[in-house]
Amino acid sequence: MRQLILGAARALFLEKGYDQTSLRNIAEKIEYSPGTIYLYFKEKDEIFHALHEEGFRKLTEKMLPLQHVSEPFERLKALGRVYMEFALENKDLYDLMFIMQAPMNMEKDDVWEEGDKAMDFLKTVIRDCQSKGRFQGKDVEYMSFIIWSAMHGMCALYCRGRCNAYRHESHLDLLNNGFNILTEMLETY
Amino acid sequence: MRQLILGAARALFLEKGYDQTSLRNIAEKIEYSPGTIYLYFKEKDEIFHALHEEGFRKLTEKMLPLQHVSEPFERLKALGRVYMEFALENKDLYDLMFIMQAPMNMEKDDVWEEGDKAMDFLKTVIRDCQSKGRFQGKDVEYMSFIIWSAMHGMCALYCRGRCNAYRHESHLDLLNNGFNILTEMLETY
DNA sequence: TTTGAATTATGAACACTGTTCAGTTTATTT
DNA sequence: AAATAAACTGAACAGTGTTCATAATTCAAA
Repeated sequence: MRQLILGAARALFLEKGYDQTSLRNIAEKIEYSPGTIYLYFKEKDEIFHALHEEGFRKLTEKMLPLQHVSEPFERLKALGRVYMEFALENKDLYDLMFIMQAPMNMEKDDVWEEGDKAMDFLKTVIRDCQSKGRFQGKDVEYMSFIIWSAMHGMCALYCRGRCNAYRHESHLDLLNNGFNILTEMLETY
Repeated sequence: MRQLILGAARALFLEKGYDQTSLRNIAEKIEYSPGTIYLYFKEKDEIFHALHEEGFRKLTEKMLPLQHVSEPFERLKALGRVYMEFALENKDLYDLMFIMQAPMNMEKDDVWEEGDKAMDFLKTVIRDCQSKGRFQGKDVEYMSFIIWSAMHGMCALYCRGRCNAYRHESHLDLLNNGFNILTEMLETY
């Protein structure tokens, strides 16, 4: 039953967005009454949370093959590409994971298990880069934060339509070239 | 009257957020009926737009003194600091300007006049850096995009509570050190 | 001063939202 | 077949953005 609800919710969230999807829409889609959903989820946010987790599983899965890229900096670049691809291919899921306000009831930190995995992956890559002589003496926390921020910045501006500030450009071009400059900057750092 | 409404809306938006503020709240605050607001604003989004513009005016004002920083790269760094300060000091206004989904009805591009001013400022600084030998041969569009993205990324992660992914850190520390690394990276680029 | 048009404001009503819960139906166990 | 447990319903509540016929106010012309 939970899976049935999640399936419908996922379809609707990713089609019309979280806010534009009502519980009645979801209930209608699975041909149950609104009340039923509340037997399996305490509130709308809980459905959000479940999909949030699912998103992170999907992302970490996409990252798995990267472990076989032996050269650390190449792995870092590949990680960036994967992250960007994920955002482009799953715009609304990305939005849900990294932008939306909705829940983030941090008191339950078990929610972050999957998220932490992704974070750890990034930090490990950076440490591996350091052991090969890159980013010497830089704090891994701050280093990972600015790299994540740069990637997220591009993806977030894209997801929320702020790339329109660059009127004449193709947004994909913008992201690709932005990413290239970032990697060049990291290379010469 | 428009000013009266905007005043109340600004206060409520910045206090409880856009979504958590209803037209009835605004109407109540100015002691008018809900319907009255619709005589001066076509819809809730139009109030949003007005505040959006106001936000950009506030930001560009904050940027004005920077024109007196003669060294281009120093000016670029100062611009970054100003941008970050603005985001920290006006969290909800920043959110409204750069993150919120709400309107962005781009068909009316006159909305962007103030936004373009800020964008132009960034691009000009970058060009000035280039004329002093920095960022040689780099496209200003892409260069400005990745710099904006990096700054926005940090601010957006902060605004939307994703800095919590770094559990033990102070968020301010995170932003400051992230910014420092970014400027160092730009310096050695 | 009175009239009448133009402006401004109202607040009930509409269709929607997330959420609750008394009551009904269905399934399982005794 | 009866009793219990589980699943589900749908009306109801309080809230939302928005509309609109009605009413109150303003103000210039007669």
